[in-house]
Amino acid sequence: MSEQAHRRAGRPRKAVLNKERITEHALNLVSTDGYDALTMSRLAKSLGVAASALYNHVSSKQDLLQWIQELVMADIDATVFDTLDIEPALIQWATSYRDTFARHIPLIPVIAVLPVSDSPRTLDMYERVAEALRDYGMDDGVIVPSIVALESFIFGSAMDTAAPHDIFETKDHKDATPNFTQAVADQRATGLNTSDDSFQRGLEALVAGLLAAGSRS
Amino acid sequence: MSEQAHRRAGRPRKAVLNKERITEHALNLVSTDGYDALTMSRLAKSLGVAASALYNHVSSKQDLLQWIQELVMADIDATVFDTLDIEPALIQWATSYRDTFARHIPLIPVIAVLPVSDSPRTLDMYERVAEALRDYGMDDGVIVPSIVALESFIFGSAMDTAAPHDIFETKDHKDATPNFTQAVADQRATGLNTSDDSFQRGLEALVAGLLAAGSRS
DNA sequence: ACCTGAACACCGTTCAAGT
DNA sequence: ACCTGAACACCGTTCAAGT
Repeated sequence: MSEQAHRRAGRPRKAVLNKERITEHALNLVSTDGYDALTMSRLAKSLGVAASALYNHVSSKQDLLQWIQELVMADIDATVFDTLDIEPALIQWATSYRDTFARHIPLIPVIAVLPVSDSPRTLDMYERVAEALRDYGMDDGVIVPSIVALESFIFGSAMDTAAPHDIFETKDHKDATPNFTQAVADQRATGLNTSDDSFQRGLEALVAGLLAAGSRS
Repeated sequence: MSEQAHRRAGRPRKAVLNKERITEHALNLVSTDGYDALTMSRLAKSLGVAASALYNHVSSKQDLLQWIQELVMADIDATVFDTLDIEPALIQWATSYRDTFARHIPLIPVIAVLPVSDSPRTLDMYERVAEALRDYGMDDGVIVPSIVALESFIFGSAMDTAAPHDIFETKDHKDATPNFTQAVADQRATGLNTSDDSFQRGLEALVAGLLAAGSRS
């Protein structure tokens, strides 16, 4: 039976290689073994194919990461702008955004440079945020800078998530850094996770400040 | 003449390999050809030595990046806390911090995970910021989260610097994203650099908000 | 103590050859 | 049209052998 005949009969070939299946396997690899495990050859092996075969469908690893990014964007909840006031909506959206990329830190350098027109989901998200800010009454020229500022904080906070919990341990420099050493001890005494606490405090400050500074007088 | 005799005579060997010289050459390589050019073999060639020789002085490339990070930290101006009020001081310091790492983006993932005790200059910087916040009257347990929030915003903003200027071009999706497309046009009409404008607006909002929320009632 | 040269275990990517 | 296998041009790192 020829290849053509198979297709006419509606019978799928054993191992179809396409964007969907490649991305799915890549994401699976990442979620089980992390981004270090995402190599073209490991991905190929997971798909039961030679590494070179991947290049019939994806033009580069960078391209593959963009496919993954687009999939990951689906995890971000931008519907909150339809139901909540601007301030809690921004906070919920940003939190969802940060939590998502905390699980996909290596995608951050990708997304930071990717034109939005290459990512429909990102573009759609921006539209919702822009619409909400405009409806709120934010000055036109200030909407994009406000979104970019929020994103910068979100990406930086997602990266901070990777820091070891004892990163601020001053060890044998305590004498030279009394104020900071004390501040570290006081923060620890609150029992709060440093990354989460920092994100929450910073986000509230940033959102309140951007909304106050950007609204029409 | 033996090696010992040379040393006794105070005559240096032709190519001394040490931390200082390695870091200097690495930084030189980076500033002329960028971080992509910083490979162990290229660095070795620049030093007139075999790549394997480097491993007598540095234990890994990660280690080398930490050396570079420590040198780069010297560019950040933390003396402003001695002369300015807390708000302008924080803004000047953060701007200096962001501008420095905009030139050293690949160091950001390094610094984000590096324990402060491994970087004397970073620790010293934290001490100055912590002292200034404490003198201002910020609540003890909130000083570290405030610093971390600022740093997250700084790192994210430094990364945003690498974005292409037309990253927000909506192209053939303009109909589906009217609000965002308009916002992009309005921002462009201001004539301001998007990254710089976003950083400045965000920084002012963040600093004001953190100071307001963190001060003793 | 410190350097060389060869080798190792990988990368991402290309390409002629097959079906 | 799409896959294989070999090859290419790199990586960072190790290690026996030299001085």
